[in-house]
Amino acid sequence: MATHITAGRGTRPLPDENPCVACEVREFAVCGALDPEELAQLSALMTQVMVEAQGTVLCEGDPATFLFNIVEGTIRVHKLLPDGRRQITGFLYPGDFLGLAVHDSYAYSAEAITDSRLCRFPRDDFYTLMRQMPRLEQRLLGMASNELIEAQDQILLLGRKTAQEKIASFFLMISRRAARRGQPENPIHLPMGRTDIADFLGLTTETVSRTFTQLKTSHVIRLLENSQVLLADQGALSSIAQGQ
Amino acid sequence: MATHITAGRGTRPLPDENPCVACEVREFAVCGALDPEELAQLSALMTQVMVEAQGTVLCEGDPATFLFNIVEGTIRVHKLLPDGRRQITGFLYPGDFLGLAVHDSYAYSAEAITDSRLCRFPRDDFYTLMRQMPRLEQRLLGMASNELIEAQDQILLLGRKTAQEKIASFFLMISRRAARRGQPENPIHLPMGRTDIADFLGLTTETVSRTFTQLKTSHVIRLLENSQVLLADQGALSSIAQGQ
DNA sequence: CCGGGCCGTTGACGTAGATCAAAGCGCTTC
DNA sequence: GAAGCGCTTTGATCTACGTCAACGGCCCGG
Repeated sequence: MATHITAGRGTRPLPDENPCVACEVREFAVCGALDPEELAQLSALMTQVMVEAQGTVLCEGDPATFLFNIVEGTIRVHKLLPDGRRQITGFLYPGDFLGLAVHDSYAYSAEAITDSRLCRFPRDDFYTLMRQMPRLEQRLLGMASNELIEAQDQILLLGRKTAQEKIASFFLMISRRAARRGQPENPIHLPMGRTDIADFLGLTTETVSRTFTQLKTSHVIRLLENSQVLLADQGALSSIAQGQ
Repeated sequence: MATHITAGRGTRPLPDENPCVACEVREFAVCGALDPEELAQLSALMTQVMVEAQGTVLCEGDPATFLFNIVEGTIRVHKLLPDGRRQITGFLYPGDFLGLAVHDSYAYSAEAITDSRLCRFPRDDFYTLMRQMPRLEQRLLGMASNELIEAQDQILLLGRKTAQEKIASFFLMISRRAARRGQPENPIHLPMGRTDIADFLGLTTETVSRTFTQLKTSHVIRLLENSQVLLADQGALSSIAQGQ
């Protein structure tokens, strides 16, 4: 039940230069709001952490001692019911923020799907710094508002969409998010397995698989090698996602 | 598609005294974080608005010109699919905040379930003021984080729980929220109809009704007059909510 | 006191998606 | 290159919940 982090590796003592200055995902992340001086203060708190594929980043119920920023890799966040049913509440990509907690323990678990690199901040120190940096706080509020909107979309999807509509919406979401990070939006890449997709969409692996083949057969998508998916007919995909 | 607000009524020119000082829900709301002077500044922006039962507070797609605070009544927030399928994303009670938007238009609609009174703030002015009041911003971030946690619970519920588990979780949530507002937590009050509950839990009216009678028959709840529900066996309710 | 909506409840039946089961298809390992 | 393992796909069947339909209680106006 403890957090298992491959800490240490990737950690370095910040030489003469602040590593955050050259960070490729900074503009998408919380840190994007800061000036060089503020960035230096923040990076002083930061430890880089590597988590290998299928490794645990944090566990539901553990004391919320750290906040994270994803730099490289894909993370899945989930909640479990006592009997083992799992709901994935989100997939996180570089630039995304992880670790918001209201009480002092995490309300969800997070695991790496691919080998990942994260920036880790002690929660207390981060909040203390935030009080002194209104822009940081504003940025975080903006990101939280965004997540709230996305959560509501997911609630609509889970409560009212059919399997086809869920899968189509999922493809479009992945595509949109890739575009936001400045990556190709059309052949999308799905680093997660069918079971992860199922647990994200409130379906089973079998239904996900069957729906993939339906969309494949109707030439809306094409499955390429390396878990890439070509969205062959984005118009059709959009209409399906919205329920025709 | 426009917002229909029974504005004007209830609006008054703030006499010698600041009405917020005596506000009963202030401690639960964003305003609870402020000192008297800040409160005065905030209340200068504020207009009180009445919305009668079934009236619209705001519409999905409308420009997000206002933020709201619920003072009295119950509000439902929902999203629609083009063919009319509805998902209620939340019920709001006194003290709750409404109107967070990332882009410049609302991503959801909001309607009054009972006659309601709200504090309304012009969005731009509110954000300007927020920049000058770190405590206000902190409070809002705290509330947004809270909502995010609740949204994830709802995602788990919608994606992985059975009808019984959904209904049991719903009762407990309503009870918990009543307690937070300092109201009796046990005979709970359900101002919303069966259809609202169904659209909140991703079910149909019929299934909601049937599940109510199942729980009634197994003596876990009792339906009282005035849409009150007695949680007769909270232990049983909790186990059901978690999947035994 | 009577008639007509509007909810909520109950019943009969249908179906989308779950479950159970097995086969295909890369991987890695030796 | 054979064996083995994990993941995906496909098929057959089952079921929780949706759909369709009818009924009953309650309120409200005449």
